Amino acid sequence: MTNRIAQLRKARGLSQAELADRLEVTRQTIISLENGRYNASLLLAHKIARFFDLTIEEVFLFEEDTR
Amino acid sequence: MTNRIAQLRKARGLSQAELADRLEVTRQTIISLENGRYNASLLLAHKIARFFDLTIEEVFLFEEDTR
DNA sequence: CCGATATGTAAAGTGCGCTTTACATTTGTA
DNA sequence: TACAAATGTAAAGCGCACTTTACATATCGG
Repeated sequence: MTNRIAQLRKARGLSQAELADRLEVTRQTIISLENGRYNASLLLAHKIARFFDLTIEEVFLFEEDTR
Repeated sequence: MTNRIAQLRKARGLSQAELADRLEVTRQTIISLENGRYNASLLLAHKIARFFDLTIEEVFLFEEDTR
């Protein structure tokens, strides 16, 4: 699983700290998600998707077995 | 957060045990999700949505502040 | 060069998602 | 009514999602 959080955040001209504030999570959470340390919870994934006006599937990329 | 897992499962004529097998989780996990004991992880939510050929947002209902 | 802003790492603590095992209750049907 | 299948409850254990605090490194404008 990868995600487009860093890309979407930069496109909005936001720092990690600003995004963290807007999402009501810590900066550590944003860093960890952007750097792939762990996956978001379903609720946080939803909150992030709504913030960027996208669906969860548009922000979080679930690479499928393409076989 | 609520979800339509029980409804979708019954529409497919599956028991909880059968669905659990197909999703490669335990029956307890299905029971807990259907009865709202806790939320699915993002990965499991994705797996469930794919199983039913729906998006995460179609299976898991995030009631928004509609104000 | 210097200070501010942004990004990163480290590490410990808490609660939840999921498992495992075991047993109880409900429901359908012969 | 009796048995089987389906659903539910209980409880302990593990790892991950997220927090908190502190410090390190990089980048950049004045």
